[in-house]
Amino acid sequence: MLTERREQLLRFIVDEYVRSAQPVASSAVVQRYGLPVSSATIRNEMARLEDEGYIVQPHTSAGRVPSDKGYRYYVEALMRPQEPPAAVQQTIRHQFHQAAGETDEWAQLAAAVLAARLSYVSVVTAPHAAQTRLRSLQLVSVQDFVVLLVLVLQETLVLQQTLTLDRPLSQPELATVAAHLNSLYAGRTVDEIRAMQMEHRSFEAQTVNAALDLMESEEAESFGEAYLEGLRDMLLEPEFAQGDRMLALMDLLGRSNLDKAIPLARAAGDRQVTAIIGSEHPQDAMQQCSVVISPYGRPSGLRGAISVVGPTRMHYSRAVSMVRYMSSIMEELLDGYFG
Amino acid sequence: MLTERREQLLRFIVDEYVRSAQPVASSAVVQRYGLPVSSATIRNEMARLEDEGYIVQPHTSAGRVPSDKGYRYYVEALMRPQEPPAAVQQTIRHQFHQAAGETDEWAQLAAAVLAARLSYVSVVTAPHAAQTRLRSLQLVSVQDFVVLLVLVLQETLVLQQTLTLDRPLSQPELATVAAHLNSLYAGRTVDEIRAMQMEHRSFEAQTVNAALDLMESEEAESFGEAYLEGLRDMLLEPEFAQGDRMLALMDLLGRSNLDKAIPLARAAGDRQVTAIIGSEHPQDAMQQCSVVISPYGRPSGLRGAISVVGPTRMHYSRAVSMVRYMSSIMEELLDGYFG
DNA sequence: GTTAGCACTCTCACCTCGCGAGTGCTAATT
DNA sequence: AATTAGCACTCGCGAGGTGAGAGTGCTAAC
Repeated sequence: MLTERREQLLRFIVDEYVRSAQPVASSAVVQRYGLPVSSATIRNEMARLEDEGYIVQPHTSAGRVPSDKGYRYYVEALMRPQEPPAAVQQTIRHQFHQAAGETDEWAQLAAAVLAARLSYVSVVTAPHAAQTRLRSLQLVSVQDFVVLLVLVLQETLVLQQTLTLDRPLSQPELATVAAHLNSLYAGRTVDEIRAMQMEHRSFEAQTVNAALDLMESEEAESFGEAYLEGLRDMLLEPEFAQGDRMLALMDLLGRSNLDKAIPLARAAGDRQVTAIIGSEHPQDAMQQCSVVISPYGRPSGLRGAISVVGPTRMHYSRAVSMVRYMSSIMEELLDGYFG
Repeated sequence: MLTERREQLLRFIVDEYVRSAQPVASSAVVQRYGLPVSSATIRNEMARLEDEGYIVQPHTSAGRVPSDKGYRYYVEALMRPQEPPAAVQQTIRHQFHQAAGETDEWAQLAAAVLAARLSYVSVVTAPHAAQTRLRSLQLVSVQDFVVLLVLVLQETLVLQQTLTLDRPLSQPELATVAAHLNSLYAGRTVDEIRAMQMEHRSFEAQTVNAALDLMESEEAESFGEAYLEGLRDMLLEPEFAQGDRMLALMDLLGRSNLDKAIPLARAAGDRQVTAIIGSEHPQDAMQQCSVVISPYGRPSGLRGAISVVGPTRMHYSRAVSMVRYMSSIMEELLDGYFG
């Protein structure tokens, strides 16, 4: 446990370092925060904080920089994230009001808003249901031997695929097939459909199989489409000024290993906003970064994750409060449309 | 017009510089290409080429580097792009065969293949029709007061939007409405639908208006969804090693001004693969880059563009031949499905 | 417990200098 | 007239050196 004064000091150091990106010197703290003690006193206290591992010195003649342990303490005990100001809330709500269309759009918008407000990378996954349920399907003739299968799943998700026919079918014929299949399968899950499915080699069977494949591959995803925004702004942060740092970051956030960089699956468990700070992250390459992540949704229904990736020198309280707020917005929207 | 020998020399210089990214010295040319003359002769010739603006010296004691004019001459008169080898064609065809689903997927795959083969950034726009035509629409009940409108347009394009109702409607009721609207409007363009539309305040009118809005905003796009791949590989090229170069490039290729960076609209006119080299590009920020771009599709129907963005020090013959080949693949696919 | 004073350390920006690469020119050669 | 050997010249680049400045830890006095 830290003394009151040392807590204060740690808070100042974190705040100041987040602000300036420069190691903070004893005299700088005294000046900027108008403390009633001398820099020598601060130096003594800093030495103690360093002994206990909360701050480190990049080199002998430099100021102090918070360690991951220091940030952790700050996040746990020192910061007080507050709701975004009313004006900001208003603006954001307005933005969402305009794009009342579609769940994927909400996620993309949430990512854009987060990135714009924080200037870090944000990743938001679209709402995704653990179990897919067919709402309806439609068959649309494209050409003599080509048909477009359109699937609407439970939660507004629309999938499509073209099918190739053995013999031409007219649109009315297709409509009949679709109507029949809808009457049989609408409202059912993959398992239910598979159980009911009769074995015969017809166009109907082909359609059902294609539909099942689509639904299954959708279920196999552990989360919905992920939207990433703000990479550009984040690259302006001084920690990524060198080319190789940039590259490392881009690799990390490249489509293929986004889920490694951001433990989206993990977040689905906890209900709270969580911070993963530097070396706490399992991925080596992420140890210069912190992640603030929150799940959203209802355990039973549509769920997703909202996250922010920034340098460890992150403005944690702002990040946490914004992530928390966006998460509440997404839940409101979901409740409104699917409550 | 250049003498035979100077053409040869220019070709060597371009090839060598593309390969090594280093200014090429007179002696290097003699050695590597086993010329029967001395480096002094080459130096004389180089001086002439420099006088005429085909090559430049970064500084006094360095070798020569092709100028944009030099690249232009190379592209125009010296290189001989050949079809990709049969084995490569086979592989690529195979990849497309597997993903026989959907036009957007073709475009994304084409971008991925191009980027992987060339290690430059590739941008491919999905096939897009100048005029949209409704194929069918569907209304799916989501909740008491929420309905999902699904639009299938002429060319396999599926759009969706949620509508909010004044009073609850059951799925059968919705189906009736949809059937009625389909019988009226299926196969028609925006203008035709607008002309036919009766003025009354009903759910039908609301649906038609939403559909028209969606179709119009789709028509307003000058090209389909653009898929960008290979940014990471391109950032490994030495010209982008510095952080600021990277940033400039990323800004350029950021979603918002992709169409400025890559004159996609322009390409729709020409039928051929076109190269835009460095300073030929109107955008200042693109002057370190070259673009190889080709339209694809049929003038009347679905069209798109395939492009590669690389450093001016680009392997032009490979780029041109790959872009040309991918363009032919896309056209084949389109003809196959929509011919 | 606090603080003034001071010696100490380390980084950073700046400079210099020599090396190596590559050229252009000149004069000799074919 | 074209080619070439020889050579002086230019310039970038990295290695080393230096001084200023920043910030600390320590000591001794308060």
